[in-house]
Amino acid sequence: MHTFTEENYLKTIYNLAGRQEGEVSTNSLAEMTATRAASVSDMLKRLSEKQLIHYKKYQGVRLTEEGERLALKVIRRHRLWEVFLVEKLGFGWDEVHVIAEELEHVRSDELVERLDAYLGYPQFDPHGDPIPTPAGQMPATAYCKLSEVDVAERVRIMGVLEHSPEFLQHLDRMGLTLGSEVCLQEISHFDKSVQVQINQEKSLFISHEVARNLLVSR
Amino acid sequence: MHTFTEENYLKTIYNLAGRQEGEVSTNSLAEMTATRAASVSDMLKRLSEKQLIHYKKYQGVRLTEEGERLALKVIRRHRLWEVFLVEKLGFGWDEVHVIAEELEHVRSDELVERLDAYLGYPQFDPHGDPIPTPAGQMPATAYCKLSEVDVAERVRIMGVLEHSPEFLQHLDRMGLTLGSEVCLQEISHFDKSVQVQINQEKSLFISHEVARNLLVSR
DNA sequence: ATAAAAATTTAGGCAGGCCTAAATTTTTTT
DNA sequence: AAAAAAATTTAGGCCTGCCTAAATTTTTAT
Repeated sequence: MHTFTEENYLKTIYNLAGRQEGEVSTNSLAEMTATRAASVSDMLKRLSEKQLIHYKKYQGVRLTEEGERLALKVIRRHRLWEVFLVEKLGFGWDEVHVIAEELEHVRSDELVERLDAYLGYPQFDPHGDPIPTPAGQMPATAYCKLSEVDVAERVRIMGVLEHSPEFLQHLDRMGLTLGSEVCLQEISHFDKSVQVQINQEKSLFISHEVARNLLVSR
Repeated sequence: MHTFTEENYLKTIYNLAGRQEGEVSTNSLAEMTATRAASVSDMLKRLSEKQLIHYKKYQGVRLTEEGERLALKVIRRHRLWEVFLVEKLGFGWDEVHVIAEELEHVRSDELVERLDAYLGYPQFDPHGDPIPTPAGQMPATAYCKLSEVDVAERVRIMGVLEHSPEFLQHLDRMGLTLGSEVCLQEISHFDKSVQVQINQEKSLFISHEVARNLLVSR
């Protein structure tokens, strides 16, 4: 059996691999897991022995099929628990990540499948991230960043790239919620901030920093 | 912060202390935690340094106030999750113990209190065990064993002392559920088994072994 | 192409938790 | 009250995961 820590490394490798080309570096893992590069090296050696990653010294790391299967299992549990926390217990979407980080390591498959059914087989977690299937497939999504949208386009907010409470609370304060319809009115040549109209109503300025962390569908 | 293992020791010490007089022995802890006495000695030293137990070498062990507070917190979480698993996810009462052993270590106080509210502030878990209060008090119950009831007494099944799936499944097969009314008809002088009438209907023979693991109220 | 810088790995250590074997203390027998 | 048995603790080790410091490899800059 694999440990909590191993599960966390696999999940982190999966997430980092998703946002870049090629292999995942030791340093980026150290940063994400809040440890030192030397500790990461230790762990990579162990994960490699367990055939959960492909690892060549100094060359970065990539999940094996088995490693990816495990990573997706953990991510599935994480996202289902987040749905539970928001939908059933009334937590805010900015509060659930930390708690789900613990719940995701409860191993019972039976529990996960019953939870899924109880929640009505949700497709997305409260941040708009797709929930992997029981079979271990990550559903494809075709979102782009709000920062890549052209003037006059009408899009819908579908997710976020940044999950920190600070960012999510900022969105709350601005009245930006998943599902909002956004019509892009203008792009500032000064700071790349965008002016948008929300749900045919109020108009809003959104900083580039925020815009490139908002996922939208056309 | 304390570890999972420490939490498990505290919980186990609490449970063992409850079913006997005086201090809890190293050996009994080793048996309950499925480890060796030497490992228990190690851990007792550490728990003692952290002021969670009173410990004199060779003299057994007792929880400090702080230790008991923590133990009750873990037990509260365990029992609330068991209610969730049975009431919301439809698990059988014989299936939930193992899963709750993992869920009980998720530390968020906010989570526990919201779960409690979501479940409607239950007083007892699916096995009839009382759920400690948020303040850390164990509610008193006045149950006795079915094996201590006299002939012609009419009692109600309120809980179990043994929590193994095997025992609980045995009760299921016999049709004995919490809340059943039991009228004691006869006690065998041969093997101490008892003949009872359930809910004014069918008559049943219950072995002494089963009877002394059933808690009833008069 | 080399030197400097950055990234990564190795070496050596530490704490948590477990183990076996041996030593010690307590309890039970006789 | 001694001797035997049982319970407990200590000693010495192992594995996981982390650390710092030093060595090595790769990348970048000149």
